[in-house]
Amino acid sequence: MEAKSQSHERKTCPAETALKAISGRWKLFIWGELLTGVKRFGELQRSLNGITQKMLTQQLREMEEDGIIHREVYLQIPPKVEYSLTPLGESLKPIIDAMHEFGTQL
Amino acid sequence: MEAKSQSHERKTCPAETALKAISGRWKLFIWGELLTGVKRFGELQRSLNGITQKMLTQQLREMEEDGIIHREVYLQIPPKVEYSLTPLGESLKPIIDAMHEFGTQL
DNA sequence: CGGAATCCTATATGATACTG
DNA sequence: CAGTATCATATAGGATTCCG
Repeated sequence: MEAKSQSHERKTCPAETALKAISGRWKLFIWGELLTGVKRFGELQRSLNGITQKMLTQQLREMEEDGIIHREVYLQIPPKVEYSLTPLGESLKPIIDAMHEFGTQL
Repeated sequence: MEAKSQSHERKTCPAETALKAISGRWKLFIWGELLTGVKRFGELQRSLNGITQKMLTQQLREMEEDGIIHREVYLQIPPKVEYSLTPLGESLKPIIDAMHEFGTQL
């Protein structure tokens, strides 16, 4: 169920790849939350009003695959999982700041 | 059929607005084509390999609504319509350039 | 606590035919 | 030439239930 993203072929532009990495109903908000520091799964869910566990898990996994966030699992009962931005994820700041500024003009 | 985008309410972040403005299967490519100058509808369709007339029209209209591109209609037979980037649309360049650079790291 | 699995709806995208 | 209109499919998003 992976490793074959583009099925009907088209030249993939790096800008498009980047765009997809931050596209998604909750990614910008997850990124924003993690920008303020390491967060546990439950904390994120409480902060992101309305998100379901499924969507949170899904968006987090995609961001992890893209190398934007890091997932740290603590093997204990009850489970504890912490999420944080990777250096690459933090490097999105100027881009998202610029988008934020651009967005205010729309 | 408009003027009520977000139906089930959520604070709209400017960055999210900006993101939506450039999200879409063909928008980045349309933007890239127009970056090189004014283009007619047919020229765009030939450049964007595989795009249908419907999708080209749709994406162009959305970009026009967002103020990213300008549509100039020449009332003549046969019809002639030219598309170009607005100053706002050109102001996306640093953002898309940055996304392009970011994307090469993914 | 942090998921996975299943089912369902909404939106985006696409193929095709027609038109002023 | 530059569109519209209609229909079909693909993908994203969400509700709910179950689990180690």
